[in-house]
Amino acid sequence: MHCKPNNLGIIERKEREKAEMRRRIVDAAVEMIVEEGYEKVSIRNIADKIEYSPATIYLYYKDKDELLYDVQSQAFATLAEEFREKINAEDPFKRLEQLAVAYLEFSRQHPELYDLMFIIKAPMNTLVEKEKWENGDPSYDALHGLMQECIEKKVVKFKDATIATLSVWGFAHGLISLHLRGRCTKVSRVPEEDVPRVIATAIDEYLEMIKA
Amino acid sequence: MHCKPNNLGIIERKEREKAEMRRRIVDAAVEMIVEEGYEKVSIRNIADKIEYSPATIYLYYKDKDELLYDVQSQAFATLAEEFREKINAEDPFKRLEQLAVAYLEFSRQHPELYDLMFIIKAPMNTLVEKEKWENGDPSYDALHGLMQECIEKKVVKFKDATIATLSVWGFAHGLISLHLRGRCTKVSRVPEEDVPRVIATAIDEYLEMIKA
DNA sequence: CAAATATACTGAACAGTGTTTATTTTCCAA
DNA sequence: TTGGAAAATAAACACTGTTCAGTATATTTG
Repeated sequence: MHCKPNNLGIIERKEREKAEMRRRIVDAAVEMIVEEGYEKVSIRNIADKIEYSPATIYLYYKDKDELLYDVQSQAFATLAEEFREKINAEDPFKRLEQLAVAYLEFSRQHPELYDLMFIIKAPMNTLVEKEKWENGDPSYDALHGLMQECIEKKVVKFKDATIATLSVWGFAHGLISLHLRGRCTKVSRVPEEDVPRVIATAIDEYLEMIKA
Repeated sequence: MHCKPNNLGIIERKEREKAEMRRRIVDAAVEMIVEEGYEKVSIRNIADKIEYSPATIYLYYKDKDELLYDVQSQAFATLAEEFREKINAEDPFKRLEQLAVAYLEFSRQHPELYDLMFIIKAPMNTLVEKEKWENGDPSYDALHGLMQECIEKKVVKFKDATIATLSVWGFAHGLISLHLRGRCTKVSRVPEEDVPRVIATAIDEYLEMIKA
């Protein structure tokens, strides 16, 4: 039979401890993904790192995908921080340029996190039992709001904010992910070491092109 | 000691049989990837399908990545075929539009192959001991040549063919891969069923935008 | 405080993966 | 027919995610 503890302080502490444990697990996973790469992140390795048995992790996450969803959430938090720091112009178009630079820089500084956020399938499997992608939504909404403002002030050529948002995001993501997954490498006429600069230039040119 | 067979017909047959075996392996893998998805493709499953032991596959491929590289090659062959069928206009810009439509359609009809060609890491690991990505190069070159022609005839705004190529490819790939990896789904203001149409529209608008 | 119970944790196993090695089977040449 | 090379494999290794029976630790109740 279910027996609730009388003392409410204890049940609160239990919840706090549960949250702390989840945090320990996610922190360990983030650290591993950043320092050793996504492929090294296994349930057993995480368990070793936090000094628990692998089975224990399944008391806090129903599967690895759900754990990775929380890691992704953490990654989006650091991206949001970057955005807050680096997007501060008055002019909406200038803010769009700042956003593009910050996004590109983030992908360079945290390629493995970028992968988890925008490429790897696993964390999105948990979305089937959610109605929204809470992790990505704030960033998407930020860009959407910015594009809407750009459209209203007629500083871009777009008419529809959704198409504008997906276009800008897609353009940057396309180049970044092709590079990240090695598709720009060893292709004719693109010297390996030039790729990053070409990507930056392409994004610059694109932003010039959509300018009204 | 090494003993070459005197009869040259036999050594030829051996090579033919070796090639046939590699073809059987790749065909089985392609079939599995198309019918059951990339995740179902394992050495053991392939071995079962062609009725050989798993270890036998390692007599023809040094590892799974090398095998997947050949599967990728097969996928690029079918894409090239699509291109040959659907790109036939005189006007280079019209050809560019035809290419974009064919590329987008391919990604819809063969999402798992698209994944292997442009997103999945594995097959690219074999590139470390190659000097060129022979699989992707012809398609890349086709687009590069087309962009160069468009620039020469001044039907696009681009100045540099490499940046033009990466921009067009990146734009399409960005939208397609975000969609394929579930990043457009369950994001604010983008109704699930509208995504494909929005992507097509965005590509159309982009092509209009780069038109000189 | 002691007994009963609920919670937290883990060892061991299951089913799967890519890959290697020693062994056996098949094939060809002398 | 026999010696030896070539081809195929069974079995193992080291991993993976995940589950479950059993143990240890708290907490509540008599």
